[in-house]
Amino acid sequence: MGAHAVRKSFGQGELLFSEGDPCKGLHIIVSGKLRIFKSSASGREQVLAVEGPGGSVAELPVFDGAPYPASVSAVEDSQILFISRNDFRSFCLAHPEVSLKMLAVVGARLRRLVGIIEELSFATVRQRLASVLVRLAQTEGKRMSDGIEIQLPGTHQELAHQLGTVRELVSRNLMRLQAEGLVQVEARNVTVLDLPGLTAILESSS
Amino acid sequence: MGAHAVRKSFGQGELLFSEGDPCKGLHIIVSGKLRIFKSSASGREQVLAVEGPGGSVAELPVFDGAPYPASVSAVEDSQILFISRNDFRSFCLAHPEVSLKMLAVVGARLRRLVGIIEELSFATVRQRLASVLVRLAQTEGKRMSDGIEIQLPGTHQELAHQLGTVRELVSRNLMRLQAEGLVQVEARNVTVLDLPGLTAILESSS
DNA sequence: TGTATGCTGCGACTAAAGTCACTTGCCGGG
DNA sequence: CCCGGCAAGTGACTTTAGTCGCAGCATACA
Repeated sequence: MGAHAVRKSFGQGELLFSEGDPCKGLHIIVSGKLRIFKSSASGREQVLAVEGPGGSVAELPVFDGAPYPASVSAVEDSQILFISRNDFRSFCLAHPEVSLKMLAVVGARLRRLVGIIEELSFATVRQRLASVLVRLAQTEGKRMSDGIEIQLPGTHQELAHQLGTVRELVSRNLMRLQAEGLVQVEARNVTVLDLPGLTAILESSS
Repeated sequence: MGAHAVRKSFGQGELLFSEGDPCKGLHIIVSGKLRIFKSSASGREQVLAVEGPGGSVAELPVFDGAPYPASVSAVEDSQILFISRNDFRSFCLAHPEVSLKMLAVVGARLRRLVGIIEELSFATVRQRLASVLVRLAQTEGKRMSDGIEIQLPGTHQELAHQLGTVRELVSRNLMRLQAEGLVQVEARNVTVLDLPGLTAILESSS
């Protein structure tokens, strides 16, 4: 299968393609990190997903032929394997189990999107922020004597894009969580002091 | 294939399954209308999609085996064709082109979800409301002497669920559009008087 | 025909989100 | 060593969203 794949390189911040572009093929991440996002007329952004090595991007327009529904840019320098639309389609027809696999991949993405919708429509910025902190603490947090240490995945601005809000609110809400003694903020390093307390925020209805 | 399908009936408002239930199989709509939605702890709802005859529901948990990501209820009395998970999977393996078809279906759903995310995170309630009115006018609107006549797809409450907001805001914003001379509201019948004006709302940044 | 029930229209209020303008601090390059 | 630019903190403000309580009106039904 490697015969039809093309290797491509993208520098940090570079755009692979924009929302609305016609779909050329499937992108598979060899190394680096990609960011799928929507941007609005007024300059705001909403991140839909961040994919790491092994992940793929633009699976779906490959099948329905419609243009890309969102833009993709490289968070870090990245190596990409590119497979043209037709090659991949015939590959799927020849190997039915691959189609099922793709359905699972697309399904996983769909679940994440449903999760985003749920958060956007039911949760406050404060809750969404607490939510990512809890998630980070559970996945890549290092247990320390005074709490769980995590690193923010980027600038406040970038975090705001992921939460679907603006920089100031991220800043303020982080400060507020610190004032409440739930976390300790030092630049991009955050120590979660009270995980149960943070988790409680997710369920508070008011 | 009819051999493995079971016919089921659901009355108006009846729940087919709830978010989190284990997935049993695929549902295909013969007649009626289904509503896929998320509900929050505080009683709010967000509609993800409304499917009519020919549409299907719960395609994706069939493939990844995970529980349903959302709940589904019948908007009207509905006839459903139910196919068990294993039957459908083997059917897909036997007919590879069916898998591709399913990918297209799931892809379309994914696009719609991305659209919902975009609206939730970039648009105000006023804009989202204008958006559905424009969409209705363009698809099922009847051209009258004084404008385009459309019918709201349900109560204000239901419309609010689709927009991801509350009843009062739908009511108020409809009134406001009327006061501005853009539409004429009579119960559930709405006459769009100024389609360009309505469309302009979608793009206003403030 | 009275009565329950569901949909809608307000008004007044609170809270959350977002905007603007500015300051501070840090880091890297000339 | 200074400067420019980016990231972050912050106060004051506006706008939008959401809440509460209740009243008006249909319709449906006993």
